[in-house]
Amino acid sequence: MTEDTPKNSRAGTIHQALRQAILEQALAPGAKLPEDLIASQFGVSRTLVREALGRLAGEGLVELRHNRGASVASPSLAEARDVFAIRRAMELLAVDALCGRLDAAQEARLQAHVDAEAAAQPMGDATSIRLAGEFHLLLAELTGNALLQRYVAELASRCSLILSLYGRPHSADCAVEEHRALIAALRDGDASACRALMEHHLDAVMGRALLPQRPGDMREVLARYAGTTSPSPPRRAKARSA
Amino acid sequence: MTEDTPKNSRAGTIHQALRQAILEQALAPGAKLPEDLIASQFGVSRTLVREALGRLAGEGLVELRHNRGASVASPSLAEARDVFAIRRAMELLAVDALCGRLDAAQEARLQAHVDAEAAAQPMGDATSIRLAGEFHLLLAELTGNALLQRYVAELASRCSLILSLYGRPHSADCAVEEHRALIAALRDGDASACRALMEHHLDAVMGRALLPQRPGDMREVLARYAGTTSPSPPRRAKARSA
DNA sequence: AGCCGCGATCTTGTATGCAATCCGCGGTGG
DNA sequence: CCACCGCGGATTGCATACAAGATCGCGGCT
Repeated sequence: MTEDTPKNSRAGTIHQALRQAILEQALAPGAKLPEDLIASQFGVSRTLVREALGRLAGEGLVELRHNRGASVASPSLAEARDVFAIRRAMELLAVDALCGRLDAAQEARLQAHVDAEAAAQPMGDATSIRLAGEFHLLLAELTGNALLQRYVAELASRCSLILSLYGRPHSADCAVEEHRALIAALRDGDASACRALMEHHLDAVMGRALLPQRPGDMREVLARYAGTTSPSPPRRAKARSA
Repeated sequence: MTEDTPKNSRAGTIHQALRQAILEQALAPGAKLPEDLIASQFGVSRTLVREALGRLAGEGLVELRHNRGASVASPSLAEARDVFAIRRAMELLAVDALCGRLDAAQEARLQAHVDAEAAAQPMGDATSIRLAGEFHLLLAELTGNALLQRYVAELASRCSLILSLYGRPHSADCAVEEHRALIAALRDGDASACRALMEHHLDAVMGRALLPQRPGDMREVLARYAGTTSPSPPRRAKARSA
């Protein structure tokens, strides 16, 4: 039907498991992902793990360094900006496609979803965040554009990862109310309202992430100091200045 | 630097070689891609071929059917529409990012490229088509958004494949003049002109592809007849009409 | 005492082998 | 004559085996 993940159950299983682990921060950005260990954990050979890691690398969730193995990606701020910019364009494409074209069944699915979000709100845990993200996936799905769905999924995943790196702890992510408002605008066919709502919504998320220079961004910081510093590249930078 | 193809030379080599072969229609859509044969041709083992095919599948250039091997993708018209819609959004994002922000060096690179296109025009062969496509890649690159660059590359590839399936033979692809006009608009910072030019440009390509119902689209046709036909699914469609 | 170079160990990259699955063909029965 | 069935060849899926490269710690040198 679609064209991505579930190729054959085995590699797909590992792929999805690792993906979820990364998105839930069970595997922190930068964490090493040794093939052997994963393979034994899943009871398969390295071959399948390798395939799964390759796909995750294709989605930008893991980094593959030659002869040095895989690790959970830790996107730079520049990459974050890139991802957000594209995500915005894709999600606007989705709302444009949907605006004024929601049939009853589609609207019902959206409503049901935000209801679920609202219900999960008090639990406050990862479920809430996941549902908020899946709302956007649902929008993409409703366009009927399978490729758009794939891209939005990929971009949303990367956004999740980015927020886990740079986001404020308080990321209650997407406000349920904003989702409801968007559904209303889609139903009413108010194109400019749709776009404005979606942009505002995404900007809120993005702003939460990109403003702060959290401790731990190191790579960005060091990059700006590099090239002018010590003659021999400092290998043992413990770099924990206040 | 970027984040895609050239991981390690070997698998990347095969990947690019197959990609080019597909885009040049040396390998026609639907063509079977046996691992063994490719492996022996490149002098490597099936492992690497498999990796390359996997990546190509991720880009939508080949289809992987479980236990049935890989073949060059032959996108349906619905997929074609999806791809075009997304490509348009991405390329508009690119021109928006570039409009009025071209520095001299960037403009020079663009000019040099279209000059090369013009020079290759009389040769009329695959080079011309390739250069026309690469103009769009160059635009994406100039935005400095690596992810956008990757996506545009992927989408342009798929467009190429689609045109090879559904396009009219005469596809002299992108007119050099349209490229020149776009550069001018970018330099002048005329945002709406930029968008209009790009949209017109892409619509021209898209229109060339999607209007005709060429013989050979079969899948689309059969899809509409399926579900009401024979009780046992007809297995022996040899389907090689002139 | 600190630094550099070197070997041991672990990890990854690639090839190969084996079992499972699918496709095509010939045989058989209606 | 046509449709169904079963078998052989070919091809994929996966695991394992082997080799190259990287990481880390230790001993020698300054």
